[in-house]
Amino acid sequence: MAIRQRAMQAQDKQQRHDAILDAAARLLADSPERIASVAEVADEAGLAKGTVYLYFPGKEELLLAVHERNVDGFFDALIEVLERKDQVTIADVLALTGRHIVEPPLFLPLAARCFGMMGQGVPVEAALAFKQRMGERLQKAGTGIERHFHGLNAGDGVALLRHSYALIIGLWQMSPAAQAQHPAGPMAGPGPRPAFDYDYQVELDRALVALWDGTIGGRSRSYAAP
Amino acid sequence: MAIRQRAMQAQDKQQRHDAILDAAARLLADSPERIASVAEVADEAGLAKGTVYLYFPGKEELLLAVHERNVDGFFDALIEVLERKDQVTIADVLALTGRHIVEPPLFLPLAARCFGMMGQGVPVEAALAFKQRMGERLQKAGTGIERHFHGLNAGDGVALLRHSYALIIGLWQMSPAAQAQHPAGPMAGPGPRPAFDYDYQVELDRALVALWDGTIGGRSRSYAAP
Amino acid sequence: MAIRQRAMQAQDKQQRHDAILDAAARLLADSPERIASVAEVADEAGLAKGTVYLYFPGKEELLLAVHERNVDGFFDALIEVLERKDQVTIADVLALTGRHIVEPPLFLPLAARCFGMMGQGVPVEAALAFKQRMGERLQKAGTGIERHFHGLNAGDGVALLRHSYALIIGLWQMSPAAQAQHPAGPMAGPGPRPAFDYDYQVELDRALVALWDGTIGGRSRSYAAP
Amino acid sequence: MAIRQRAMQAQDKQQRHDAILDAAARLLADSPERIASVAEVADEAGLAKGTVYLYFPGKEELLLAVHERNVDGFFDALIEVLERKDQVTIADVLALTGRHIVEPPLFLPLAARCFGMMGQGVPVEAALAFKQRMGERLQKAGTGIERHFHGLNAGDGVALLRHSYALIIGLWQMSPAAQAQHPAGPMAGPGPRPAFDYDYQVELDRALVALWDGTIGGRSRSYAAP
DNA sequence: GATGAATGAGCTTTCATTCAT
DNA sequence: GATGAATGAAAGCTCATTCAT
Repeated sequence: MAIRQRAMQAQDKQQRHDAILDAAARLLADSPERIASVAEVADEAGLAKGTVYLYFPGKEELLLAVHERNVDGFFDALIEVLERKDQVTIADVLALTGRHIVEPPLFLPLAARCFGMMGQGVPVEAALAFKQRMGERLQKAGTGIERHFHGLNAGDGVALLRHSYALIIGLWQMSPAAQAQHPAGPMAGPGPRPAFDYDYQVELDRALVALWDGTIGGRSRSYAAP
Repeated sequence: MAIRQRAMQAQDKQQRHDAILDAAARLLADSPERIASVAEVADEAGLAKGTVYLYFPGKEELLLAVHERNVDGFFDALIEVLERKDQVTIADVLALTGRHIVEPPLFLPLAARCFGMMGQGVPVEAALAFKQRMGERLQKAGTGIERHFHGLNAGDGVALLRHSYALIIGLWQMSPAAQAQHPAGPMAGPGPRPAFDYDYQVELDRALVALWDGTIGGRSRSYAAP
Repeated sequence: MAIRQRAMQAQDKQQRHDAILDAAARLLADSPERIASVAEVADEAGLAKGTVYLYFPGKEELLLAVHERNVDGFFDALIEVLERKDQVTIADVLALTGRHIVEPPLFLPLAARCFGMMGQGVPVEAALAFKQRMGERLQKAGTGIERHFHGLNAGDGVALLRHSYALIIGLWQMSPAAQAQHPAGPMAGPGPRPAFDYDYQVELDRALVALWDGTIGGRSRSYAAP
Repeated sequence: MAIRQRAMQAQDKQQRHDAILDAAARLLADSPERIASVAEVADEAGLAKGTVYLYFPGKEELLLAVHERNVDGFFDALIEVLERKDQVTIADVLALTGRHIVEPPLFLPLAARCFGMMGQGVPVEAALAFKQRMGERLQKAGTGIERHFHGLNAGDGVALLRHSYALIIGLWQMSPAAQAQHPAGPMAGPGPRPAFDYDYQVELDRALVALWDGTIGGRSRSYAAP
């Protein structure tokens, strides 16, 4: 209905593949409370429903692909920093987390949804393949972490990243930000709800610092200086 | 096929309410990979579908109620220990976590689902009410934590519990245990997937210790001895 | 949207069950060239789509049920005649065939479709169950045939009926009547097509007489006289 | 991945046309329970999807063409025998039937499907053209039959062949062989289903003999000897 | 002539919820 | 209070066919 050209070259195909991912991402970001239908995604991309299925085996795989792209962005940046800088500190990691995970409106809602899907809808194969690929990135970044933060044994870097990621996701799910917005705004309602009404970013930083501190500092105290 | 009577006393009502929760819990525990339909729950409880709606406003609220009962169990135990014992240690908390959260087959899958639902299906009102009630319990337990682990400022106990809970849920969602089981078993497939293939309980203990260590120990070192 | 009452009694349910069958039959008879969607059937019955699924496990089973009702009508009549009359002749059988199979506009198109479905869409269980039930009727009628037409060995009656049925269906499928009607009428087109352009009823009678003649007459010659 | 060249000579075209038919035939024979998609046929032929449409107006016509080739093979053989031999007997016809129709795994499933299609999918024009061509062959073979089996009036030969064909197809559709195979095998299930569980080849021979006997023998008794 | 990317109509089925009985 | 028949929106996916390249 709308598309300009046929994607005949491999490069065009990649472009279209990405265009579909973009469309899905846009829709997800625009209304995080619902999950767009394939028809909507196709429409947003200016394509027909069937075309989406030329580029992705199914809907779940499409969502997973959007998520994977997000995660890749974070890991690429993290690995890049770990390789480029002489000294990487917790502050650096927090900064990366903020820029790539917390700030983009899409990352966290989608991550939560993807974890939810893993348990039900996603074809096992797709889930395993995803974890496989993520695992490799995690491995690489984890090794880099171990180089920068002394006192970690082999495998501790990966574990620390894993724990951090779990904390990021878990904390977000509990946060008010994860809530579908009330028409009257998120703060509507009678009284204060102190125990759950926190600022996600602030809280996350506290928790991550504690986790890293407990993992690294408790053993070597060496992360702040050589 | 069990009840089929009218519940006219308040006490009968409570009983039936609980019977529905029990039925839902049983179904959820029996097949954690899928989410039972209302018809199934009613059937399992020996009631008609419509009856469920006399006791719960909707399906999501029913699930949330099951979850809340689970969470209550944990908090009741935690608060009880905090009040009864002179010295509560991390080990005590880990033990409670294992007994009430990790071991029951129902808790974690349901918790994950509930968090997922919060973002989409649950009426905002129900979600807020749930968080309100949880917040109160959290508050109470958090204050108890602050009494036992010195060096915590006001609010730190609640935050620590919150972070712990986030870690528990997040780590579980990433774990192989959360995965729908492959016919050939979860370990089937060509190569090792070390970065994601971990034992949940072991990993969780490590992460929690690090988190508590980083929160408490880094400040006062006092949690292990008076 | 349209229905009067709820079917609460078993008897009401049977009625509604039949009403759906009727609706499907009507649709099938009205336009034999296409196969109505479940939505259309429901609409024709004045019910919602979902309601159809309360009475039939699926679409194929619904069609099969319509067909079975048709076949039942024929067999019931045949068995009744075989039991009531002293002398049953081929002419009687042909008359029954005409009245129950050839004349109703629905029978043959549906039968053809059902045989087609057996090879692809129908759940094997449903197909077997159908054949089981038909087999019993066939058995009973076949035994009756053997009583009336001497010289048949045990099993020959069933076989003869089977062959007859095959002839009825096969001949119909080849006949012009099975053709979707051309806008300009079935006879449109340039020249005569003598080899396929025959009158189904006449042709069928000839073929059945030959078949029965060859089966019975060749052995006993006794069917024509006491 | 076989051809991929341009076919510019009439001869090349015929070759490619046949290659497509071959591919379709192979696919149909390999899995008679399902009907291959155009994409699969093209793939099997080593061509692109669009190319199939250069040689056939549509999918139905393609299937019909495969079927027609099959039928042609039978009629060619029959006509050849009728012209070559001095004496053709029923046994000869049965032998031809077995060799060309019953034994090839493709013939009967496809024939059944084509008859099914006639009633729904095939463009009327294609169906009529097919019948026209078949009619000519039938005419020729029918006349030959009349020469060999005395006592047949003009037109009886064609009718007999038509009836035979109807019997062949109809009986096959009812037979267990037409059934999609149950995982546990076609004979799985509790009890016997005697009325439908027969051997197709044996049954067909009986029925054909009876039909021919009733058509020919009943009039002249002359088919076995001059 | 050949290709294969794009199309989009079409269909079954599920299930939370309602409400007549 | 309890029942369960009825509802109907919602959505993913296939595949024959077209047509730009």
